[in-house]
Amino acid sequence: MEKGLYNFCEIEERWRRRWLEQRTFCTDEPDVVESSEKPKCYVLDMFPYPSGSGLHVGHPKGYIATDIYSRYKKMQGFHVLHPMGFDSFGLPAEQYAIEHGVHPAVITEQNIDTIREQLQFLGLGYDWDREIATSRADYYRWTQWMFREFFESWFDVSQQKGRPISELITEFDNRTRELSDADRDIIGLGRLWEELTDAQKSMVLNNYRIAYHKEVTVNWCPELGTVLANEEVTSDGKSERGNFLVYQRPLRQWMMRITAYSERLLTDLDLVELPDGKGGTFQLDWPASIKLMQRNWIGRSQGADVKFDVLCPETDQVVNVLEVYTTRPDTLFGATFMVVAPQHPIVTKGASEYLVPAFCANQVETYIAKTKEEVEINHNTKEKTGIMSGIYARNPVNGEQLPIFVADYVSMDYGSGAIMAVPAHDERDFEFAQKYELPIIKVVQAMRGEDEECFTGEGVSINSGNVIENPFAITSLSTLEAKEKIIKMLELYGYGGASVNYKLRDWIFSRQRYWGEPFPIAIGSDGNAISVDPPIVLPEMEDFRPETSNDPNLPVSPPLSRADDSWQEIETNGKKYKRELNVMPQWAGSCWYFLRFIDPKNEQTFCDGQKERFFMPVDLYVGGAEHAVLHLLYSRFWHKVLYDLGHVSTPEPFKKLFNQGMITADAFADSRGVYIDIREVELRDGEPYHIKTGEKLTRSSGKMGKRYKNGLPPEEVGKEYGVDTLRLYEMYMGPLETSAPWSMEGIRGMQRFLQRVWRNFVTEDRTPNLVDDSTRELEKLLHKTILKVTDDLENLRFNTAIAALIECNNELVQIQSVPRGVGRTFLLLLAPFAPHIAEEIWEICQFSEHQLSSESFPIGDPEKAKDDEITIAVQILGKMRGTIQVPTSATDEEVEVFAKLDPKIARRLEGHEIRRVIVVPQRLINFII
RNA sequence: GGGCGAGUGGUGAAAUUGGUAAACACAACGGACUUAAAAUCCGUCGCUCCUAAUACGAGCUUAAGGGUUCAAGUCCCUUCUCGCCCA
Repeated sequence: MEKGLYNFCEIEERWRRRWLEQRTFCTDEPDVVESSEKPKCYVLDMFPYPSGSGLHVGHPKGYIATDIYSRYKKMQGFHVLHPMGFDSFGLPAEQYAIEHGVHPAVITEQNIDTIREQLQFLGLGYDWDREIATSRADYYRWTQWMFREFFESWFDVSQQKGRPISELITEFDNRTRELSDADRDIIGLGRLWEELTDAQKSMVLNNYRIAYHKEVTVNWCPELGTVLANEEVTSDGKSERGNFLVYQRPLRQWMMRITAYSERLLTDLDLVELPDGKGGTFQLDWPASIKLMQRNWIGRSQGADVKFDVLCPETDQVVNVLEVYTTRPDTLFGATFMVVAPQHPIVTKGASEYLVPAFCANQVETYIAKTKEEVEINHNTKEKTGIMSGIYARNPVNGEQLPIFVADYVSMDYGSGAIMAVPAHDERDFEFAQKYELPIIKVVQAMRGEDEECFTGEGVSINSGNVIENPFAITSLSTLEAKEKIIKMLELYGYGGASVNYKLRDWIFSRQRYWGEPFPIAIGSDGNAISVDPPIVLPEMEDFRPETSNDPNLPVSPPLSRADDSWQEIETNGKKYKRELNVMPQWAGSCWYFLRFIDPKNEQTFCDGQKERFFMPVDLYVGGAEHAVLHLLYSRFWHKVLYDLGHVSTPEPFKKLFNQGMITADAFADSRGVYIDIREVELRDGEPYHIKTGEKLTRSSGKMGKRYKNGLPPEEVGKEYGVDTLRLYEMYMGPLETSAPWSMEGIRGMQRFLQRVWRNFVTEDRTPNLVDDSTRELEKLLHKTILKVTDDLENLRFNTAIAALIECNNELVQIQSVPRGVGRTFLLLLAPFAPHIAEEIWEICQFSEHQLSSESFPIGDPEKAKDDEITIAVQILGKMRGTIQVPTSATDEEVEVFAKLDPKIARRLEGHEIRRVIVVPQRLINFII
């Protein structure tokens, strides 16, 4: 390297090391600064999964953004917390470990080391003293502790709040609370709390707990040996990973009662006064699209519960009641049949409510058995099947007898597992009715035009009873009025009433894997679950693979069932228990990691309360939009439970949320469809060719990743162009929220910019190239730049901030030497974006005794940024006809005079009467002739 | 099918409440320096027309069409295309 040149490798290495050695970006404990009244700023990234292939240049986009923001806030005097950690439990590590024959704990820590190094290479100012990993025992003991808290609490519907389960027991004991109908359904009718055995009490309490267990139908993939989330199953019923068949199978699972929080999860999205735990309030500053997705996911709908009398097939006597939920009670007169799920008790042989008459019992049983074998398939693409159960129900509004069908398009997990079918106004019912030739009665008339066979919109009720004869009659009422009236009448006659339903379902919290948090739960010989003290450390196991098979009916045995008996069996109070053998899902650890960052080493509690109050809520949370629903919803739910139980001070964890766009990349494949590494591809006239073979390749664009061989490791780019250049380039590609394709072309521009900066400040002998005197013009430009950069930083508009810095530098290039004050300020503005070069020049120029990162961010002065003269656009009839220079202070009248004096304008105005003049101050003047 | 969002030069993109469309950068082209190349520096760069001319100037232009307004990339309506979410 020639002397005096911008040697970015050396510079970046030095500063990277110095920041780490001097702990420059480590955050002091709040009690140290609390008295100094420094405002806090908690900046958080969605922490990465430590994958074996490391990071590519697409990954750090969001991290660079938060680093710039954090450095800026730190310079502004905020007490910044900006930590990093690893979401290290989960399927990928386990799968990777299985493939390579290495224990996941070993491979995970290796991967973490690699990624930490990559992040440090990028000069990201994280506080590494606070690093956490969800798979380390000192972290997951607190995940287990929280699960135990959730298990030991219940949701009080009347208070809309989670409370300790001991308070519920007290209420039952004191008889201030009676058993509910649902409770009696479980343990049998007519019983009192104090008459129950411990096992029965435990069953009742399970019905209230926030973390509870339940037999649910799950997506079971025997060849992966685990349950899959709906998102992990493809639309043709195969597993996304491995493409294996997925079966519907009932399994006893741990569940989270997230549905209890539906209403609060919904309303808090828009609540303007969420308590911040410090006596103030805040509201969520989230992208509207994410809020909308959460709202849709929760899926609140307002409708009615309707009770249908079920008739005994032999006697026609009312023997039971079928309660259904509908969003369209106004279509009750159009109900022509009913449908129950195959698992519904009235068609389940042996259940006390079983009603199927003997003549069709065999067929029904056969059908139900068949649905159990069926592969889970997207309900809409699959042809609906069903069978008449032989049972009838009575429509409360007109006394019609409706046949009850069993069909698999109704699920027991939704509502009550039964629906009323209105084929004329519901597509699925329509399809079913057509197939089985069931009557279709039209009861809603569309307002205009639309005359579809199946009309699902709103309109006017028809064929819906005669007002004189039938109190339920709603004929000729609008949909809205019809709903209101029918709900009122249903209530009056005891056939139901208004009801709110949510699409959101309780969260299945068990995974039949090894690499996850063990549950702090033990199960007695009577099947009763009790919670036990964490930590429950994952046992060392030689063989941690899930048990796989191609038989969907084999009993499920998770890997932990092969752990030593000494781990599996425990004794408490003289009773023998067996540990829960499932583990928690990957989402668990990421629900609360931001709390642990605040106090990562605490051994007494998950996070000290005082510190929590100081740093929460998170001020800025940046991550990909792919977590718009699940992670963010789970995390909000988790936080609300902790809030109810008094463990955290805010009802919401993340104040401002920002979704960065992806960096995409072209991928190239040869004629066989094999992906070719982008380094082996050259472009000739815009067409891609294989460098070695010369073969013409096909180009496709999409995600950057190992699979497509189109990812570049950041080190590779950093070493060639410099880390500062890479950081600038990623931020300059476009707005942070937009996805953009990676290209090696634009990066040169950023390198040129930094080289020009270097040459401006530093001579060939590495001495400062500065002068003392500045000019009015430069000062003006400088203050304009400060104001622009500050405003853009606040709003995360890094691309335009960089453009302003380039513009400013382009002016500095024009002069021989940089004025000292201007240069000093310019470096401070540049520092958050390109910190290494800024620090180096700062040191060479000896702008202060400290290093740059401890300096204050410049404050722009709007007065100093003002121009003396401005350009005003002149329009005639709204068309641009020229520009004029006027003093900034010119009045509207003066502007008009100046404009008329302009020869070109004067020529055009000649001979015309000016009817009107519009002046927009500081911008334009428009003559209407 | 429903909901939301987007569409601007050869490219990535700017344009704060409706007020000079295309800032800044890439690529391309021309020039300086050089034996040469790289690097660097200077310049041109939306489209069409007029022209001997890169002068002077005219017209058009933000997916397409219409509307509101003195004025529309920005607001409203219709259509097309793409993206995301839900079904």
